[in-house]
Amino acid sequence: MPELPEVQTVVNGIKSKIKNHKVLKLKKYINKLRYPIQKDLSSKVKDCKVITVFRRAKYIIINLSNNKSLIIHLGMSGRVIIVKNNKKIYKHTHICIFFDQNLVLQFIDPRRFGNIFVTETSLLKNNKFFRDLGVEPLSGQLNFKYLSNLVQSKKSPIKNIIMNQKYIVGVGNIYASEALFLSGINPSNIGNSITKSDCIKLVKAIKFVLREAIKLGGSSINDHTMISGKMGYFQNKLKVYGREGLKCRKRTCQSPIIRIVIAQRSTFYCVRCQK
DNA sequence: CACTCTCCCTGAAAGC
DNA sequence: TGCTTTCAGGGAGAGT
Repeated sequence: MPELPEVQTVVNGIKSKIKNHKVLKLKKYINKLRYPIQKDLSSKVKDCKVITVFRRAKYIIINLSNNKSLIIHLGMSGRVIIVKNNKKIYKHTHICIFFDQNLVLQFIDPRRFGNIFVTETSLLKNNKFFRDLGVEPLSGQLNFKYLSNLVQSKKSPIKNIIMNQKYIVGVGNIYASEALFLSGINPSNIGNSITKSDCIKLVKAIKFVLREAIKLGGSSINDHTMISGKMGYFQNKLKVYGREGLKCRKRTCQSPIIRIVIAQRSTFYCVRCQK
């Protein structure tokens, strides 16, 4: 579930709390999330210090002092919280990482679509989960030239293209619908039919919607709560996602928002504003 | 190669 | 009220 803004919010939240702290031990309460969990996960992180915490695509990367990186993907329902003294272990807490000063990182994931593993930091870019990742949408790598060149040869709907992590990372089902609304593009439009001016608008819209969501601490829905345990506020700003039947928020429009399914995913848009 | 479909899992919400 | 069905934000791997 969590898309780029939610993952970035988690990173921002845990970074200052665990940076320079030492891992005392790691405990797992389950052997498999989306994939089997490495048997020696604990020994790979034990006694190491956290050097940096950052995000790549929808992955949280924790670089350690032994030249290894701990990678966490939240899947659909994953959460990470940092607690003091570990008084409460939640029903779906699958991993606890114990740091010095009684700090504990809990990885909570009801649906168990998450992923956690350790790899040599130097091997990360060649790792199978990382080697095919596309450009970071908030970097200069996502620009008009990149997008227009990308869509030119594509025969799939524009929504699929911008959600495909091979091309652009971090954009998931919510922000894809939102960015397409902001740029006035129908999500079903085929890549090679997207005009130059649409590309300019779409690049701007993707960056805008992701930045706004990060500012508001990610848009959490249902069970996804922020690092502090507080929900994000961007969900109140959603223009189309989850608003089937409600009026388009563009003042001059007011048409009902439509829900369709593209590639087995709910897609929301305004028939009048998005051509 | 490009693209679509299925499936992993639990729980919330809707339907009856 | 309670039981059953539907649906959920990701994405790898199989299938076309």
